[in-house]
Amino acid sequence: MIILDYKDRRPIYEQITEKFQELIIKGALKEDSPMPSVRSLAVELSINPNTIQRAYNELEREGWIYSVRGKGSFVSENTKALDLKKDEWFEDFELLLQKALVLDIPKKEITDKVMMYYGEGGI
Amino acid sequence: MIILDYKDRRPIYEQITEKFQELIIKGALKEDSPMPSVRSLAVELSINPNTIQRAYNELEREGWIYSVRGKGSFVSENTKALDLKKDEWFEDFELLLQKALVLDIPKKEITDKVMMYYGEGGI
Amino acid sequence: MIILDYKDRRPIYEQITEKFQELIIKGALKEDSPMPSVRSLAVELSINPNTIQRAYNELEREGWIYSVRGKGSFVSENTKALDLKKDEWFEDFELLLQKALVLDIPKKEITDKVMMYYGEGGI
Amino acid sequence: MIILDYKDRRPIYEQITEKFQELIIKGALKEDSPMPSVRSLAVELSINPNTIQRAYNELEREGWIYSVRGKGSFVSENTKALDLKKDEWFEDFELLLQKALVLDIPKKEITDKVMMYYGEGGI
DNA sequence: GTGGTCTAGACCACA
DNA sequence: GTGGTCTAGACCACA
Repeated sequence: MIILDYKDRRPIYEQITEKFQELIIKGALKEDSPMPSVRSLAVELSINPNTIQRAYNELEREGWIYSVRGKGSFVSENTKALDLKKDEWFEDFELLLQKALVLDIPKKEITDKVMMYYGEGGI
Repeated sequence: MIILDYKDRRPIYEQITEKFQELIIKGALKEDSPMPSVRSLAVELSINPNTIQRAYNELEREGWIYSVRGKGSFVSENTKALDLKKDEWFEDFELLLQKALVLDIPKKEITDKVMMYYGEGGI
Repeated sequence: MIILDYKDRRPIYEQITEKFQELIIKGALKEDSPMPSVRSLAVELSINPNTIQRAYNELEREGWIYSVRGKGSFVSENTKALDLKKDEWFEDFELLLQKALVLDIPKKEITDKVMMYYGEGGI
Repeated sequence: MIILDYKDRRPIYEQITEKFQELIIKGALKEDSPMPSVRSLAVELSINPNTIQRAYNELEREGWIYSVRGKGSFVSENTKALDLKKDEWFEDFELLLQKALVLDIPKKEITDKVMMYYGEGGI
């Protein structure tokens, strides 16, 4: 379910948070369903429980999950966290568009790329 | 000419390389014109010469500048380096588009943003 | 009668004690009336009887209820417990007022908030 | 400057973040002035550097300080973080006022306490 | 068993 | 030297 990439420059805890965000967004993990326990996931991924703990802390802080001491961690209602994530996306996109202007990349190359990913028609 | 932002998360040497790339792309620094000396720039920015050296090494490695022993560093013909930079840009853009699909961001919101930066008409 | 909030950061047993204190203060549970049995409440709330037991122990320790071996737990005369609770409240309030001074929060904003909750006139 | 209270129920890292927030709010630590290094503070307080690190991470996340790799941590412009802190204060205060209504604490006792801390006149 | 905190100590990127 | 990440392992509160 979760595969770590040690060659990735991003820290492991960040790879884990991202992966879970994706699973929640895609609906693979539904509201109030239990997250794997810190310890079991640590064993499964062969990494230290502290690293999982840190990832879960991040997810909780951003509103993706909630933790119940003695019971485990569970998926939250995710609309707020998702909105935050989308806002971040647009910030990143604007930075990239500024760079595109500096690099003099033609508009058409950009919109073509968008069409490649989204298809010509539709929304 | 160059302003460092210590609050920026990126390392100083990276801020410097980026800034010079921008100056070269914009034509502010022309082919074969001399780069500021490592020492003078270190003094000007009040930072460690090692950090400037690292930035210059990076720029040379990517083909933006070339160094002549005993004379200093000079701006290269920049087409190759610029192409590399554009390739990198498209890699970043593709990663972002993948994320957009996951986040279910509508195509229209993306193209609208592009229009905001590039204008409706033209290229 | 009692609804647990697993997303609440406070432990379950504390939510339960608080809720019973509230019911006793409001007069919903009168002096010498029986508390629900540990087992029945555990079943009703679908939680571990240990957790209920811990909450009842807490309530007994603070003088809200008393237990009779073989018969169950009953609501005490609650004046002492209520006074303790009020003392705690004022301790919390003083801590908050100290913080308010540090944060430089204007007196008027505080008294306005009090009026919002208590109304302008009266006691 | 910083005294830890091991009898305090709050974790050490939280005591540290609170203390620094206070020092920044009071102006004892001014914008862009350096924070003690993670290691030196760990030695001074005889605790593990990881615990300091965690406190500094919190402070950075909330906008009180910014960290520059290889240089150290520095105090940020603190208006945003302060506003957040005030918002939190009012949330706590509203919770307390709700409890006050349940406990039937007279309005006068509350406003009297406010006067004790703020004085009768002024703002 | 489950999450939360903390210590001791290592290694890395960066200045 | 400075912050950032991670491991190994301990102990606590809680269910």
